[in-house]
Amino acid sequence: MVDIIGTLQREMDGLSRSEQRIANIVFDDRQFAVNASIIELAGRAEVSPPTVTRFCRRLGCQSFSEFKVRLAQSAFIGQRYDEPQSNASNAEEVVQTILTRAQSVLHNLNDQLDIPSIEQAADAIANAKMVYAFGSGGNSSLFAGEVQNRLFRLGLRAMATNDHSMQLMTASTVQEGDVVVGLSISGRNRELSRALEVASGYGAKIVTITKPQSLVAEATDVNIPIDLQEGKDVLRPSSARFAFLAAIDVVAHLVAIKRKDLAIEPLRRIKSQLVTFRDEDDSQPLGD
Amino acid sequence: MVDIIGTLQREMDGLSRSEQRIANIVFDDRQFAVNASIIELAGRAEVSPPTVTRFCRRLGCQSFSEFKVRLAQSAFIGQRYDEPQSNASNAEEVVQTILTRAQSVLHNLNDQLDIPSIEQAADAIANAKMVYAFGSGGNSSLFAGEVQNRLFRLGLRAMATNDHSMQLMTASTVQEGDVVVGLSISGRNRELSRALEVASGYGAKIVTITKPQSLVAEATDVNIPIDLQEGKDVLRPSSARFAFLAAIDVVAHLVAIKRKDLAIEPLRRIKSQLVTFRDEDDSQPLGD
DNA sequence: AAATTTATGTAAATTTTTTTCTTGATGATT
DNA sequence: AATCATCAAGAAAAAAATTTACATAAATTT
Repeated sequence: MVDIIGTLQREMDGLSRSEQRIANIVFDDRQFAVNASIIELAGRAEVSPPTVTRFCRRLGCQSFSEFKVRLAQSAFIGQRYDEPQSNASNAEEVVQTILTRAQSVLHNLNDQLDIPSIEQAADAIANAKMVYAFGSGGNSSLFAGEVQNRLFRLGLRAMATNDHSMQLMTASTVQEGDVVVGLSISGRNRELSRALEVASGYGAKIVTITKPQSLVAEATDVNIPIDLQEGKDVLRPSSARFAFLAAIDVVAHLVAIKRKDLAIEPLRRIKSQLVTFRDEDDSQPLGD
Repeated sequence: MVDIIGTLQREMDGLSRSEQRIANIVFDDRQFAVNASIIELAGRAEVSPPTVTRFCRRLGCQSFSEFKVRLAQSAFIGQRYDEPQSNASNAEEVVQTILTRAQSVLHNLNDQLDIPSIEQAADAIANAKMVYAFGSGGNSSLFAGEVQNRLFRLGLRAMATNDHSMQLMTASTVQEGDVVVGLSISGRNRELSRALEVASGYGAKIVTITKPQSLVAEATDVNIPIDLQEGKDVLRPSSARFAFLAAIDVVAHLVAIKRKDLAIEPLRRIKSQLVTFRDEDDSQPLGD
């Protein structure tokens, strides 16, 4: 299943002028594009229907209707992927901006995520004796916490630290078979990189999620690269968080699959504790 | 956004025999149904094309192609919602699944977010003397941390706690003008609800992000309702997190706008500390 | 059992989409 | 600068898909 919007963005340069006009309409108003007939779409793009057909073919679709189906399947609602410099001032606009940006980050991530490194990371973690998650500075400490939160449920021993000194000390105690997960948005966390090197020296496997070619990425056995520019608006919360959380989700989910039989029992136990302790509804997610 | 598969399941009884044959094919082989022409679909169901058209109309679609589009839209999500474990076994599919789900959660959130309550929450927080963020249990404690992480940057005094006893004790110390932010996915956190009531009794304003009509939502001055069902797959990470983080983002961003002049200086200070302490690149998000 | 409603197919009409063919533009080569 | 090749894009025709209108069969009600 290929992501048609991603394909379109990639192919954008190779399109002729008329085809780019069509593409822009598709980007701007997916709602319309999905529901329009070839004639309506052609009309709005001020091109002829055959041009639309050719446009679809160029994107690897066999027909216009196949294109529409694929477009409909790419469930992304983000209206515009280019950063609209936000001068959002009322709540409604802020909601739109934040949600669109979050979706757009996830969308970019889709093209960017490096499958082989994710597989390797999940493999290493699934077989780890102990997993340490290191991250500091608000965002990355949150990620580290999230790694722990995800993994302990799967019956793995996991511990998160956001304290540089603790990271360094912990790194000195690792054993063969342990995995250290290093998290950094910028990749410029010198203390983290030092801790990872120490842990590596003592035989731990180092998995990171960070900016490629960065300091932290260097100190790594497996890096899952994430490279997203943040906008300039200092007031705007950083949306890289969504990307990191999604990446952690993906790895955790893969670990869960790999550990399936090992993971079910701890999950069942956690759940039964929560349910008997709190209330009878068991359709809730694990852990509030 | 209407879920055509859900509609179909509900309407099943009201369908004629021929129409049920069509419905079964749609259920059994969505892949086929989404890509087939009306003639192919009619052929496979052994009915005539007009019967298919009538079938689409009965489901509230204006035409066959509208039906296909709606099916395609729900098919993608549906496949993954229905049988996530069987489907997602390799890394690529897991990536698709997680990202699609996250996006679809954000999409739902867009329809669901209650603007007035967000405005009120942001107002209360922007003018708070002190903000406490309470949440427990992995996910919500992460949210509480996030609230703190967002707000202290804006020059607000903020403190997050995930410890029930601490929440209760803290609640006893609040003063007029303080805001307590309560976070819970399920809304069934009895200890949290008690702590909120205590804090309310001592004059704090209570803001929550939680499921509407829930225990926690009751104990509230302003609730931002979030109500998302989680899938059944216990192995699958809960994607409600994306919704909560987005909601927190929105509120924090609004607070930032409301406090603009007050917020710029703390942000500048944090940034200059980080930059001089760490390195020269100042295009990075605040706090790794 | 007759009358009425409902379901469904056939055939025609309409709409949509694709193919074919032509024109005009652009650019490289002599 | 003239010629040729290539490509983009539309017009018109052809094909395909879809819908409408109508007719008949089946089911249900009276």
